[in-house]
Amino acid sequence: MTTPAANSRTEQRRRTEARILDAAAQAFLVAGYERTTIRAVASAAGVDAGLVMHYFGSKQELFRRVIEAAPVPEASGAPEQILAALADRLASEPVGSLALFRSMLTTPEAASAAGEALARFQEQIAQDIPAGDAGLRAAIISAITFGVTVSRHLLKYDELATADPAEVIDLLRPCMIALTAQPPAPAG
Amino acid sequence: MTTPAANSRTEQRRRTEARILDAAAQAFLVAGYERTTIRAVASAAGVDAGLVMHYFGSKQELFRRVIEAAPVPEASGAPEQILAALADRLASEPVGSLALFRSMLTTPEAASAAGEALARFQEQIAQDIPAGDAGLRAAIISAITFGVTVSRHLLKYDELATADPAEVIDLLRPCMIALTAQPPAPAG
DNA sequence: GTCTATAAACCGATAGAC
DNA sequence: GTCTATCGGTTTATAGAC
Repeated sequence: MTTPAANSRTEQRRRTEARILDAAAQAFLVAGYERTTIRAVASAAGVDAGLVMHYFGSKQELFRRVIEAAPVPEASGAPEQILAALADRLASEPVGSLALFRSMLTTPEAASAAGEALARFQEQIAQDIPAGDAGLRAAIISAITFGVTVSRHLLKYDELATADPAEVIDLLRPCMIALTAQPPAPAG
Repeated sequence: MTTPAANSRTEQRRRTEARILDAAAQAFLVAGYERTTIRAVASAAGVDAGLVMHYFGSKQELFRRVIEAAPVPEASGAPEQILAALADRLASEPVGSLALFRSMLTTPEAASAAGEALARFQEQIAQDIPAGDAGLRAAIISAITFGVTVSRHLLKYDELATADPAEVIDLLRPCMIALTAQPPAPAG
């Protein structure tokens, strides 16, 4: 053991670091990477800007720490599984994922991180789709999920932002069934 | 008439202004509002940064001029009309619209401009949907259109970016039909 | 009309005091 | 561990020369 009472030194640092991370996640989520300043994050966390740099080294690293909390979505190609996963995201999307989505169109690092996560998501879905164009079908499912999630949580267009997740899922069920279905044999 | 030969003064200015607008649209489309600098736009247009300011007054006004060229999408609630409109966007989306999409998650002015355009788009669709939840259905259709368009033209995920628009439309047809259909009478 | 020079503000990052 | 002071760089925007 190093210190019998695990407090007053590393413990306080851990708490301050967590407070900074929370403030950073909120700032990146609301304003995106470019418009978020180290100074604003420090102010929101109740500390100095120099301390944020001392802990995380750079703005990029701070952002990386925020979005690494974003879980890789797990799903299969079964429509009800896709819908269940989407229902979870509609109910409450993790702040790290939302911060990543917010900046993925304008910040290169966010774009690559989101690209890798979405690529894995699509591969998982495509594996279970019995069709020659499974890749394209998975990409469309991914695009729909992306569009609905962003519209609800980031753009906050009221119809989708205030909707009951169950209603949205019910309306999207025919879509997912059709997109994952075995295509009919060609007539020619 | 002011000048018999409409050249050498206002005409040259008009051409230079158009060249700056083209360069600005391309820069905003590729890098987004925040990361695009007046200097880079001026350099790409072959002029000085001061001249860009002299013509457009501010970076915000330059951006406004770029995105005002984005046409409001016209559509009705008929599935084939929605699909036809989407097919056009998949084939070639105007640069002004793409510049608007690129920044709509991170730049407040872009967010409000896109919000108004999408609100009109949703209203047009909702009018023709014979269902109590027409607003939500229109919002989902709008979200799907947004997700597919962004995935293809901005994120450029290869499956969607290189796909034949006709194939994408065929795969989305059941979605749009279901989303615009008359819902069955409740069984209870 | 076009460009040069510069002002004024802000940022990320560093060094060092306490 | 936390904060102060500051450096160095970049930006928008302005004023004025040519």
